[in-house]
Amino acid sequence: MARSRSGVRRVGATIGDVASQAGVSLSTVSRVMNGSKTVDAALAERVREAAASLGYTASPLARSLVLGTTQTIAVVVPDLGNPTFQGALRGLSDGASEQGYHVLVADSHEQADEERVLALDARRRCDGIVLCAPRMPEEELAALLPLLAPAVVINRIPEPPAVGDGQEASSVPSVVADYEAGLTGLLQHLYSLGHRKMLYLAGSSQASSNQSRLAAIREFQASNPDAAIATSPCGVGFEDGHGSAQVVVDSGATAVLAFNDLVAMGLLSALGERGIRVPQDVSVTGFDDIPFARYTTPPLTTATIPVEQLGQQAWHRLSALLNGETPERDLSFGPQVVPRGSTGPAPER
Amino acid sequence: MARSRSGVRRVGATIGDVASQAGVSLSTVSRVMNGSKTVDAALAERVREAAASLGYTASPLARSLVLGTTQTIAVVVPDLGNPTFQGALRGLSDGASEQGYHVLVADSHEQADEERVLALDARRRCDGIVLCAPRMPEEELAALLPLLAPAVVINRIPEPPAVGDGQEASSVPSVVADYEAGLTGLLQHLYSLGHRKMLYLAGSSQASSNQSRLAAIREFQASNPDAAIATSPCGVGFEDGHGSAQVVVDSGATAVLAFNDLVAMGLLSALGERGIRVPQDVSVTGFDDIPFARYTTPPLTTATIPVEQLGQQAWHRLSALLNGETPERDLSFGPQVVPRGSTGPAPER
DNA sequence: CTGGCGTGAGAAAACGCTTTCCGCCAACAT
DNA sequence: ATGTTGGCGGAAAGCGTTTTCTCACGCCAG
Repeated sequence: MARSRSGVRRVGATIGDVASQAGVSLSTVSRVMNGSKTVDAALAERVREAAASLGYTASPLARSLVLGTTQTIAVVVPDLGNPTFQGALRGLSDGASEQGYHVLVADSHEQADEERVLALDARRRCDGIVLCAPRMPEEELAALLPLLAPAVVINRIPEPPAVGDGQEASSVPSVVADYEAGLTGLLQHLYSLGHRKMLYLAGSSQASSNQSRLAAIREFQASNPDAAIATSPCGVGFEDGHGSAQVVVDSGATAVLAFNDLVAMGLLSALGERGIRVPQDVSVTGFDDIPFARYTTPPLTTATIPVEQLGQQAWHRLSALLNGETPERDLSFGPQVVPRGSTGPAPER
Repeated sequence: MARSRSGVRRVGATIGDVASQAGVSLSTVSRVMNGSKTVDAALAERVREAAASLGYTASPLARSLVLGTTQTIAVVVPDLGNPTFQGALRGLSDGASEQGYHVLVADSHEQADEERVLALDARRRCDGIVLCAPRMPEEELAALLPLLAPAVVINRIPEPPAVGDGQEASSVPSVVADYEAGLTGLLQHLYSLGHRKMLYLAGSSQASSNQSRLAAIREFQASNPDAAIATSPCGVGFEDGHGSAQVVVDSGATAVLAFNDLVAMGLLSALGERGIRVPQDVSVTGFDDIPFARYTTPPLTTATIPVEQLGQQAWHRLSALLNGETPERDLSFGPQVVPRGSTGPAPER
């Protein structure tokens, strides 16, 4: 009638149980379980039997404590609901689990201030971390990263630490998509279709990837003075795009560059409701090439971000770090423009 | 010039460091950090200062070992790329993190045989687990669950353990979507639109939720003898749906029930390419109501599964279990049919 | 026959923490 | 002044492992 002590606490066999059942010392059991060759074959067999009969497995917790490695990494993302981060998470998870690592996931809900504590907290429970914090201020990130090492940053390039500040210049590797190049590609695509008056629906202004897009626009306008590219604050989700239909109409632009595919899809839907034809009346581009982009009507012209590879590469970097190797720094994916049905020639005026 | 021992091993201040810096014993530091009131205010302040100056935080690992709780739960999903599981993961993560729990995620890649070892492995590193294993054979699941407790199952109802088998009948709670009711709703919707010849594009045949849909079809046909519902094996992704266009055409059905929204979207796209009009020529329904469903063209008629709530409810159950309370068992969400543009009256014949 | 040596296994320390147990000392009642 | 509380802090026993250290044993060479 003995009940387990707390209800929560599952006991499970301990190494001591195995030892006494097999009539050997703890050390011997440990040696057997870890495949040490310095143990007599007969004894080893007896130990293995005892372990099997008790269903024994070494407690990862205890092992972690003594070994100093948890075989776990953490990943912090701004929004688990966003396909971009889902893809990255997936790539990361695949890579990690292939090498026997586990993945702890934390969602900051786009709350830049939560990111810091979340990352710190998660990091303490594992061996390394992949951080995706697009909104965090530059200085805060710079201050945070040393505390997180080994770490890898996704989709932004952290300020390299000041030289000669005591920290050996072991700055944190990053894997990023080149948003600037991607948007430039889209701009060129639209320009070559004859569009001169365009509208950019911006994401959150602090986000690093938004800055990159703005830079691309400035640059493009400098070299193509006949193009007029307006910017309107929008957001990063369906609703934001859906809600921007009026702005788009009012702008008189013939082409719209949405911050990402989600925004573009929302916009597409709203335009359809108003009877505005895409691409005959207005062209629309997205960004990211999420799996759904090719299934919109019309299919969405967008710039490809290989999110899963982003995650995979992040894992490679982190894995190298964990093994004491030095990873290549700063991989940058150059997005490809994928022309689909949502863009077409600028309408005659 | 002293380098840290292994490169991987970040040391960080220990409780001993704080103790000696503050000139007190380990016990006192521990008491202060855990907010015990039995310590002198002045002393406590000194300890806190020391801790702060050293940037000390108690090692979660060591705490877990002694406390017997990791403040972490695991979740096993068949495919991180599937919006359904992403939603569930999100709901789960939100609930868990709200109560200070961390989430370990494992992706079984639709490999039913991996699920077992994945779950077991993940479970050992935390306090509980949420299992989403639609394909795992009934008996395997039944045998596995006792080893995983406390556990919650998503989207299938585990066979209750045999009565009087020694285990007190503490079977595992589950939260499921009622796929049978959902499909019945869709069938009724189509039937009321005049469709009599329909086609069901099936998912993987072992999956529990596929069985439920088939049951709904059998039942519906029994009570509506004038309806003919054919079944064709298909799959669970875009491509599967896309590849089924020919089958759909050949079937002569006026309405297609896709296994889920992904399949429906793929089909929609393929039908569009062939110039087949939806819903004029053929009606299409999905299942799940993923966020994208309302942005297809035409918007997809589907049955709503509140995936995020699924995850949240799973957390509630698990949370109760972790606190030694008894959770309500077996919550079942009754999906709602959401009529959108992809379904319409059956064409005149 | 004995000293040295390799081999295999047990004892014990360490990992970083929590918590019980004890003892110390001041304050209070007798 | 002495016996009794009661509050507060230190010592130590774990939590379940791994790993070094040490030792017993048997073997071979001297």
